[in-house]
Amino acid sequence: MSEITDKEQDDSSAPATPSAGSEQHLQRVRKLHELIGDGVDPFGRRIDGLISTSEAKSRFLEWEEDSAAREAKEGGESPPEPVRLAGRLTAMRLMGKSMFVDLRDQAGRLQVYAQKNVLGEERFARFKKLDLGDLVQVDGSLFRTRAGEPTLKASGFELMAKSLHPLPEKWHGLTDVEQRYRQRYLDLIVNDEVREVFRRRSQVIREIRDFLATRDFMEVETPMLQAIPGGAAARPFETFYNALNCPMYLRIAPELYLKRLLVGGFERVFEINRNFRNEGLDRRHNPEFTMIEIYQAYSDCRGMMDLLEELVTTVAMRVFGTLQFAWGEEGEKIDLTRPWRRTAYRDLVEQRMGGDWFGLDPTAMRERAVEAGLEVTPAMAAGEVTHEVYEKLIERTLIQPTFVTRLPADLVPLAKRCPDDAESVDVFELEIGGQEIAPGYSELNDPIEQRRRFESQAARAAGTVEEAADRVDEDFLTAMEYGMPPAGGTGMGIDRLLMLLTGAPSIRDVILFPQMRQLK
RNA sequence: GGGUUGGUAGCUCAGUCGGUAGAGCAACGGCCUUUUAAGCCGUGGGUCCCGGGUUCGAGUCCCGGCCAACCCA
Repeated sequence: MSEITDKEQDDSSAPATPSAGSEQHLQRVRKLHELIGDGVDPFGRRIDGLISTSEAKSRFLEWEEDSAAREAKEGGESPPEPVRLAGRLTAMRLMGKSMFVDLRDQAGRLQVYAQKNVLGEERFARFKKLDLGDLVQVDGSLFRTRAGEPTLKASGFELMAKSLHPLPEKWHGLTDVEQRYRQRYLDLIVNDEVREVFRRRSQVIREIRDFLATRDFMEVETPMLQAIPGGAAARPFETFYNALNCPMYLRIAPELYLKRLLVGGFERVFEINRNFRNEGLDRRHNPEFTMIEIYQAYSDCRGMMDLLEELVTTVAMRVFGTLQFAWGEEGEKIDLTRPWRRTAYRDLVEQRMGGDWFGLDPTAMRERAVEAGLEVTPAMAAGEVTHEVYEKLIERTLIQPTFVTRLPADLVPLAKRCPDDAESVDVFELEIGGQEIAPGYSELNDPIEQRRRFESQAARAAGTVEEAADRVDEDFLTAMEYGMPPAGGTGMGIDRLLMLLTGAPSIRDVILFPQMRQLK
């Protein structure tokens, strides 16, 4: 499929890129055929002995130092060793009998200088015919230009891949967000900051793995294709497994499988992978998102708070070298320095709504909530009004890292009760930058209580879109009946964390290929 | 689901009151052997998101639709 014929261009399906069929596209296709006619393979092959642009530069700087020292001692000089590079041409400055081009590879950019008297008439003419965006391999030695820039003087080159479409403009880059997401590869070619964000993302995930590995946590993979999608309250994606003739679901959480592993004797486990939720798309939500879930036997939610604090600060320091992160539009800063604030849900609500809040009858509660600017309906119970207060008035004010602890039991069905208060569960929600980054639990390990909660959840969900997500998972209950150790568990949205650390305003800016509506 | 804004050359953007569609970069041709948003001279390039309507005449006004961003639910 390496040749584009005129017939293929006439294909009436929607063009995959705006330049398809454009004047410049056709010119390049013509050029491609000329190359083939001249016996040149426009889509080269493996080359050995490559080094990166940054390696080439550092070797050159080393050579400069050495040769300065040698010159001082003995006089005379030896030329720098030739190097071989490959990358994409991202700028060309033609000057008649010579030309400068920018070559970009994964490590960075290096200027290449091509001269007619070095390459010879024919090869120089071929070099001039290269287009912006072509992938080339270049041989040569580095030197310093008049302006002082380390530059490769080309002694030879080969075309590695002809680029058939013009690149976006060099100065403004590609700014149209829609095209940036749909054709992320162009965004990556042209926008340095974008490359940087995804490099950071990769480092963050690597450091998380490293951090947990050194603390004896074992990374596992559990099913993403599940017959009973459990572990969270969310609408799943449905699919169908032909061989087993049954409906299947993409997982909404790995939780119930990780807990089976606690039963199985793996006492410290974690999984980093995708969850899928059949919900809307917005600045904070992508239907598939990356989550880390961590479970530690014989720990509890306080153990998880300590672990998360240490995990996030360690990763931030290692990848970004700081614990201060810009946040919001007014130059505010988020400070991740430990220890992080820990405060009870109830205390936050009382601070905002008055110390007598929980003594009020539901009518008085609703009145006070309306005074505070909330919309509440008479049907809302006290707990619902209180949670509305938390979500609308409190959560978004928690900019600095805060563990909100001791949540009302009816909000969180899968956790142990607080030993001193049957109304609250022993859990936390970690809030940073006004949004929830990670919940954590003292995991329920009583199979009888677990069954009761599952069944009441299932009854509540009957007939709703979440029904599938709330079927009772008998196999999981059986596992728990064998004895699951008490444990601390937590789950952190990696995408949300990255938004925070990179200052990205939208989750789409930290996901390489965010979900987009199919073009018609 | 509702509201607001946007969609014009490959890219970034102008386009006045409704009157033959513009610039910079990129492309093509010419000059140019240390440039770096290289420079100079010249040339080509448009389904103005799609479909209707109003009008002598629509990129522009009206209606419907598609896609996106932001805000709200």
